[in-house]
Amino acid sequence: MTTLSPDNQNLNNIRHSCAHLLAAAVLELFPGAQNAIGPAIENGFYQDFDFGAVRISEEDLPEIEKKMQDLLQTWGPFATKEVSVEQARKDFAWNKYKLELIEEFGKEGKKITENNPGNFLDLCKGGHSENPKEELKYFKLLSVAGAYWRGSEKNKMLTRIYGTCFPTQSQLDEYLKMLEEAKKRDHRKLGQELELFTISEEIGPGLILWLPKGNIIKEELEKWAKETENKWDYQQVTTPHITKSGLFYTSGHLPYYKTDMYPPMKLEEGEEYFLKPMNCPFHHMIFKYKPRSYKELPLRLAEYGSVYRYEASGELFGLMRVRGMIQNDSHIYCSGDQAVDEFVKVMKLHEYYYQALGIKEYHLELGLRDPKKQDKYHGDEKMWVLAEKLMREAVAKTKIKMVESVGSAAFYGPKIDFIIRSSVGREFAISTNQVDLYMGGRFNLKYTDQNGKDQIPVIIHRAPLGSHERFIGFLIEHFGGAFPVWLAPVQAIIIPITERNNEYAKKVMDELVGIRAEIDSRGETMQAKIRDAQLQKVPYMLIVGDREEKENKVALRTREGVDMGAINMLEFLKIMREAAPTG
RNA sequence: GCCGGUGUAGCUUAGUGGUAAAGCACCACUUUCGUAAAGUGGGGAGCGACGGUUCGAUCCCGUCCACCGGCUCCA
Repeated sequence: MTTLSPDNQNLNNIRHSCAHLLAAAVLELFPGAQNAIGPAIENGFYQDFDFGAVRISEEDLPEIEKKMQDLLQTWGPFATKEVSVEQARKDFAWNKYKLELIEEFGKEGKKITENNPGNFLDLCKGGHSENPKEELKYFKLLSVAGAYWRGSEKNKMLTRIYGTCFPTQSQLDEYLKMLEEAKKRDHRKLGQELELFTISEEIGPGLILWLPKGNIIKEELEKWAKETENKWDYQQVTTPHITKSGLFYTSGHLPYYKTDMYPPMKLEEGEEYFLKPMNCPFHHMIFKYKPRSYKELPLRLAEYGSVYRYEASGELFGLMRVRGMIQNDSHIYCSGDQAVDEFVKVMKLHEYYYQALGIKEYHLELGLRDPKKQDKYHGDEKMWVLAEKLMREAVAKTKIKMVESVGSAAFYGPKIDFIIRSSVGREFAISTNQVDLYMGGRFNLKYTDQNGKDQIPVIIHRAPLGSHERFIGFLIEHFGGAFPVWLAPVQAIIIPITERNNEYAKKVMDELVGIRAEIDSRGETMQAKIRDAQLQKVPYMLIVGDREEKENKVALRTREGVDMGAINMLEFLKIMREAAPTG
């Protein structure tokens, strides 16, 4: 947990109190309902309810909001008092969720506290507004969703109402405006408007079709990544999309992790083939195909590898959560002594990429084992402790912020995810990295050391650009569709002012060698063509009319709407040359 | 997978128990224009799919599919 500043604490108190207000309003409007929990969250609060047989939808929110405003007028400070288990049982006899909590707290010997700011008694640990009548005024209910009681799918699904609350009207308005802005930058919306990708119902959910313009982004990104990896001493390999099932028994993914894999194809008798959900074992086979010497290490094998994962249908989300993806994957085989340095290099590579793309807000998340679910993990204790130590040591050598997350480890070792935040505030895990002390042994990988002895290599897994799908989805939102020139599907569009100028436009086009340019020779007005180019977020518009034709120039306009005046082609080509990712 | 919502031309949306409307896009013609939408005309959907109710369903009911908001999961 991050520590809260006093300001945050105050905001959380207000929001938490607002959740109580919501519960009070709902219970009055829907007498049979029972409220469960209602905490403050990053951007607001929620409150879970069991509505019994009643169904509510977002259409009910305005009425609930109104009731909240009415009740608020009668509310005073939250008077919190400690009560006995017996008293609490009596007070909440009508609410089975509160009763469950009371029993649990009783057993754990926790203090049980109740509070009542007006006409609504609730079970709550505290942390509230001192002056609800003033402080809770500026709230808004946002959405209705389902949520399992206590987060477990084995339990009943409750109805969750999300809302937010701010100390002032202007802050609330600003937040709501930000949500609107976020909608405009949504990669699914921009992906359609800019013709970047589509998903076909006939082909299947979660399977991306890259359209010509989106494919340019994908190819440019891949080209950059491969050039960079080659500079950093990686070697590119290519491996198949399918494999015999044995490979995944060796890795330990089967039979326990079968649910996320597409069902196998039964080919020859007794032989099952799987679509690969990850590239690792394929690279291991390349490591293994001949005896390896310590002199070859670190051996860095890289591939933009296609993998398929049968994600739950309700989880699919545009480009961010898909069933088929192309990963910027690599496995580094090294000695134990090299592991920390190599992992530091991997961190540096991430920093290089993110800096080049202007991604400033990111942090690491260290995924650790959940001690309550020991059966989920393979490998011995020593291995886990060492892997964690090596990764922590490497991260300490960089200055990247790290948070810890219990229960997020892979089954074969702890992992470190890069979490990046888009300009509209959404967070994504974009890259998973590991120091893997487990798979080398599983796959019987070895190299000969200086003393002629066999050693098991340490394997570092890394994917700084994640998958094309998720990374480009993120970039669409990060840039709001206005890609930097080197990634822009169309870099320049030539706009002849009248049909008279079409011939000259072609001449200009011929000079744009190596530049992704188009001519808009439609019989539209210049204004209309400019508008369309703006909406497509084309970085440069080259407007050519009689004047430019006479002077052998182009009038340059940027997508920011700035008229740069007439320049000659050499000047424009110079601008374009400076637009490389590292420039 | 689970809870709730949605599904009408390429896109955005209107609409009705009696075989569907508009804007943008597209096509044609006119216009030849100086930095974010010229004008006129035209073609295009049988209303996600399948069943049921009904004299008749895009509209009502059921099942399925897809999508959206979440939850759970996430190698």
